[in-house]
Amino acid sequence: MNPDGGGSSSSSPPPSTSLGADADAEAKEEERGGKQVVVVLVGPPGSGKSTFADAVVAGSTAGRPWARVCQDTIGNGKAGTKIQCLKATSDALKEGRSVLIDRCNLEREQRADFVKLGSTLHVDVHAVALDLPAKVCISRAVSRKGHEGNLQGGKAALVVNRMLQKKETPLLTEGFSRIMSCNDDGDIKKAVDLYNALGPSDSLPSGIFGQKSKGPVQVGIMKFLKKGDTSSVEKSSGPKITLSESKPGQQNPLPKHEKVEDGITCPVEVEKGLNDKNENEEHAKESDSDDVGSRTLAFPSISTADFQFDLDRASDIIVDTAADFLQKFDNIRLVLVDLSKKSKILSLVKEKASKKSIDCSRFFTFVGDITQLYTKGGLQCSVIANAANWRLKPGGGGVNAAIFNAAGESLHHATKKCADALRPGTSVVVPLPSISPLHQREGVTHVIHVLGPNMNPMRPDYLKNDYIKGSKILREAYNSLFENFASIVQGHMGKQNGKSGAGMSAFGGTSPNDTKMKREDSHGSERMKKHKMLPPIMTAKQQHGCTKANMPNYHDKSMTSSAAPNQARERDIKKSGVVTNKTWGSWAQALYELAMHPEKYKNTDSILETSDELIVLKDLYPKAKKHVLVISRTDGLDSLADVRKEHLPLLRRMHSAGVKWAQKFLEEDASLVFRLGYHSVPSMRQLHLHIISQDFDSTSLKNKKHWNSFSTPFFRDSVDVIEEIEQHGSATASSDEKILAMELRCHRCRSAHPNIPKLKSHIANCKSSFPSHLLQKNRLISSSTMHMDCT
DNA sequence: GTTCTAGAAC
DNA sequence: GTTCTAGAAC
Repeated sequence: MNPDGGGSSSSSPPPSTSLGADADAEAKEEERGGKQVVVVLVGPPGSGKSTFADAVVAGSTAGRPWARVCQDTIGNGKAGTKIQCLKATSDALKEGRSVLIDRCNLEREQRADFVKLGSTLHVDVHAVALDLPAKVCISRAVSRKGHEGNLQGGKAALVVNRMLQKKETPLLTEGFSRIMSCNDDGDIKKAVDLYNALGPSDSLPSGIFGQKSKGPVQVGIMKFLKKGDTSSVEKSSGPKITLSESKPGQQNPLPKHEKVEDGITCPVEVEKGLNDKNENEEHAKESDSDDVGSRTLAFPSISTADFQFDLDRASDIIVDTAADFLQKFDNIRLVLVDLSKKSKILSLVKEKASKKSIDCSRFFTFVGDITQLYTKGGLQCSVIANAANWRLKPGGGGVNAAIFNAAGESLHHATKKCADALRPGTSVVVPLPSISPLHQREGVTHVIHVLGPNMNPMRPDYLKNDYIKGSKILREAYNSLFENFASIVQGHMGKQNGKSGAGMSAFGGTSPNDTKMKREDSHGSERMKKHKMLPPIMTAKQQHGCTKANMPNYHDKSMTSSAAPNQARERDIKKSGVVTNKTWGSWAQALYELAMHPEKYKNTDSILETSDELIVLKDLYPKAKKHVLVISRTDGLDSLADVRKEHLPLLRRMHSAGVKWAQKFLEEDASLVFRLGYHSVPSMRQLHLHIISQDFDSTSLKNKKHWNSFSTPFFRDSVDVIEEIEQHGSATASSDEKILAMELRCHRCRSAHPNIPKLKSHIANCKSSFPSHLLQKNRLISSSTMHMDCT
């Protein structure tokens, strides 16, 4: 087969959306008796797209005709265009061939036209993302010779890095029926084999396969290189066909529930009405048959009703987050509940879940009262979610009032034990006491309060129709809810198996999220653990003995020796789970101790300045030539998560103190550039602002966490924190610790580097300008901005 | 937060 | 054999 065959079609019209074309395509499809497919390859130069496409075209053993449409070659020597590729794709499809789109397609917009074309011509559109480590792509792209697109040598590295920064992971919501992510050569071989073995009338299951991360930046390079990593991903990625299961010339054995109907591969069950009575009864029967109730979460839409979030967007987010979650965890069931049969959110979710072919035995909608699911609806579920208010108080109408009413006073008490307040985008697990009627009657063992975004001007935290922010918060809220639910289920399975952490079987054996589950579990059971994790109570002996320049020492247990940390500890316990849910180890108390008792440390030259409100301290382990901390002395203000509007004057003064010290350092060395900001989730207790020069020239900067805590969104610029609190009353501290495990990228040119030493040698010489967002709003302080007003 | 160290990567 | 990371302990 001509590898560039896709470019050879000539007379067919360019893609259009005329109805005539639709009918024609459908007729042709029927005539052919098969289902064509457009495979959109997604990957930077060097990721192996052409090799992939050639291997599929040349190795097809099952009789499916393929064409490769390659932008590098379609221009016959000149640079090819997307339009040319679209036309060639359209032509090849009309000739009855399936098509591989060999261009980078890293951004959603770049892919959209191909998806649209596929949909117009009624063919499945798949994405195959070649998510290889940046350094692999770079080294291939740099060293290759005679590349079709003439991208090789030194400029290739620059191009690959630049492209990867713009990468948007393909999503089902873009219109792909199937997305496959290949993280190494083994994955790629499997994918090639899969397409090679795809006969003319075969379809592949819909869904997402092998995807590890959704963010625009790949996770740590080293992680990609670990052996065995990909196999665990495969196991958890849902139904799939492997080469060993499919023989050339034979129909692929599709999973039982998969059936090709009207050109859409879809679980049959989803085709049924999900909201009718029969549907409810069917699920009710299922839940009687085993212990599925203990693995079921019933949740209301948390952003609509009183919160007035756009239903269409809300339903997209519910379906997306649920699909992601179900993909990660087997054997768990999610049920979206609403009182009304006419509920718009239920019908939207139902429709979108169906389109995404989500297994409807694991995610479905249910009409009924969330407080009477078992007694009135026959649906067993041990965990229900509450669309809570930020005060976590009963009342207010809607689901919140209904759940508090049905659960009785004990839920209120139990909630108060766990948390005082809830920030939008977060959730808190409350074990429901067995005396609660909701527990006794309905079998509900846990309530998860969750707070989504609010678009209702009459409610707190009104987002003024900022749907960018609102959608982000809503995703966080559902993710938090689902992950907390997973922790509960895992705890339950652990108990069933007679030992803690033994519940993995509930999730289908090994899972790419095993480590995540462990972490989530520890979070979920934090209340229980807290007591165990508390620093030891001090002895008289321990009350003395500060070391190291008379400074509070991170490793000295005496840091726990004053009464204050213990008081605060009680407060932590009271608030655990949400607003102040962090447990501070003994080593994390040093800044707190200093803030409360600076007089004890007055003989050290590490302290640059002390006032009633602030302390300015040289960081004991500076991560750059100049690195100081402005520490608040307010007791109870442990981190960004505790900051509220009333702290704004303090934050502004901390900022000013930081700017003042940056300016002093600039007088000594005008070449420095400073950034002022907070860590989203600090390791050390007591709110502190980092003032750090951007050379990062320090032997104390040793690992990925160090680097990423200053070079990713984990570092929140002081100006942004202040603005956010002015506008919304609190700061959104990204609690996503995955960000700290991301691959190492230069903070100036954003190039990727395989390890810390290599990164360091790069940043020592990188003269690129800083990313544009840092050049705005005085996020950087340098000799050129010195005389500007920085607040 | 750091230190220590096993074991993976090179 | 050396370098580097990541997780446990503190």
